[in-house]
Amino acid sequence: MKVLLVEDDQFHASYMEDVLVETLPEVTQIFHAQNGDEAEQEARAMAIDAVVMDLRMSQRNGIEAARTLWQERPETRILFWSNYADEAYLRGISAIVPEDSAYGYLLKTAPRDRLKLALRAVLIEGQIMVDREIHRLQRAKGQPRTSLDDSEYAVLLDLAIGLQDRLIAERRGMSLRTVQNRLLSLYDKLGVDDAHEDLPINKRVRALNRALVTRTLNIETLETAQRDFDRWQAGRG
Amino acid sequence: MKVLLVEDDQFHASYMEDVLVETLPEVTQIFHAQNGDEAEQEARAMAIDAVVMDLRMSQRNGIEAARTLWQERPETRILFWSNYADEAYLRGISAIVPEDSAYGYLLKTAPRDRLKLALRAVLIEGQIMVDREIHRLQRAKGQPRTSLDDSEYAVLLDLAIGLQDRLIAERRGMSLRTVQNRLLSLYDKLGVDDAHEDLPINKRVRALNRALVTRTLNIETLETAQRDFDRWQAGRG
DNA sequence: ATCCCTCTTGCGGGTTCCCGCAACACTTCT
DNA sequence: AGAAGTGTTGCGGGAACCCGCAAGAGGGAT
Repeated sequence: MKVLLVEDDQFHASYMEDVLVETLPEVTQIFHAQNGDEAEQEARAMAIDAVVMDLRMSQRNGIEAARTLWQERPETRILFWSNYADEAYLRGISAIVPEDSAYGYLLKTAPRDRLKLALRAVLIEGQIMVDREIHRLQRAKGQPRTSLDDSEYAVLLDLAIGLQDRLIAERRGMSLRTVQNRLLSLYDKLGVDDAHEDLPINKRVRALNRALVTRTLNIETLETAQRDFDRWQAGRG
Repeated sequence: MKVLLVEDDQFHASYMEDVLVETLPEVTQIFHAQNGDEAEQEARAMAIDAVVMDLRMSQRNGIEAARTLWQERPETRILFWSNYADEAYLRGISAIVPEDSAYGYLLKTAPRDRLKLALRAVLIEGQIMVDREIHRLQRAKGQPRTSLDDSEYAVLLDLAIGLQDRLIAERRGMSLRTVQNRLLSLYDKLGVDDAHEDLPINKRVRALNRALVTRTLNIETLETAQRDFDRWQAGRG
């Protein structure tokens, strides 16, 4: 079995390689990539079907690389391995994982045993596995009261790249007032509170701020949202 | 000589310890801390005067910890050691470094030799040293045309936490119109462009977005800006 | 079918934002 | 001193935003 290890931190990479050879005798070859672009090329060239992927990388991040990989070969098994428990990453992943694909999400701080377990479960057995720790950490961040539904999240992304209500309405096929209703519930769920000692605030900016601080969005999310918008924008005269 | 190593990634910590003992025979003891809070306690308890500090940590980030350390003992020598070349970090550091203090900023990707050099230059010789690589990487990010001056940056922080023009004016002691002038130049420098195919945008949100994407701000900056504001807010009726 | 609940949409108006214009400072150069 | 440049401030108005209110439009449950 061939495994592709996508990781730009050399220490983490060599640790993972260690654990891989120790844990999975099935593995015959380990390929390396430093970023998303290299990962795609390697995977294509070597017909890889098992990947361990860091999420935060310089060029092209793990989620975008994974999307391409899965588009080409949906049966690819991917274990995401990250320092961060951002909801943004989880949401990004679940937005691109195909029907019936095996994947996992593990924190880099996970003990060696749990890493071994996850490697076997995801890469060999084709299971789905998400580190419990992730949800625990998210709770500690003081995250939104209730989680956002898909349409709220979509509007949040549009808000975050600076679109005006009218344009959001057009893009998402809602009326202007409906967009504003979504914004209202966003403000509510993100804890955008006009109160705070009768201090008036700019709700729009505050919403983005809160989304970032609660790790509902992160900077990479903003970048990919922008690219998605540009693509949509390009295909419509 | 006692050195405090503040780093929450065990691989990086042990690598750094390695290099420390190999490079600096002057070092007699190495203490460890996992986050900013521990760092402060250790430094106080052990009368530390040389620190190697990661910037991105869970509890309290490196910059805030450094501020406290330097307040208590301005002669402390600190080498910041980070994965990221965010302008936000650089600006945060130069905002808190005391007159005549020795510090350095090095990327974790720096080769071992450069790390050795920086360790000796900063911790032993008391020099100031900033990795050239940092500026190179920043340029690659498509950063703002010209860099922001201090008053523009202050207004940007206020905007980023969601304050309205009026409140910014009050806090910074400017007139409303002056705040708006600052915003205008911010929009310009951050590349907030109304154009883009005659698509109207929300400039305020867009400014925050651009500041984040160009790494002028990062999420931790938002968090500390909020704390600063709360403190200001507490001390005034 | 009727009632109830949720979601959507239009309307209206109060507020904030964005910014051109013009009047002053204040500095600097000649 | 005079001129020319730069930064600050007030005024005014058009556009965008926020949101209460109320009229539908579906979707279950009884």
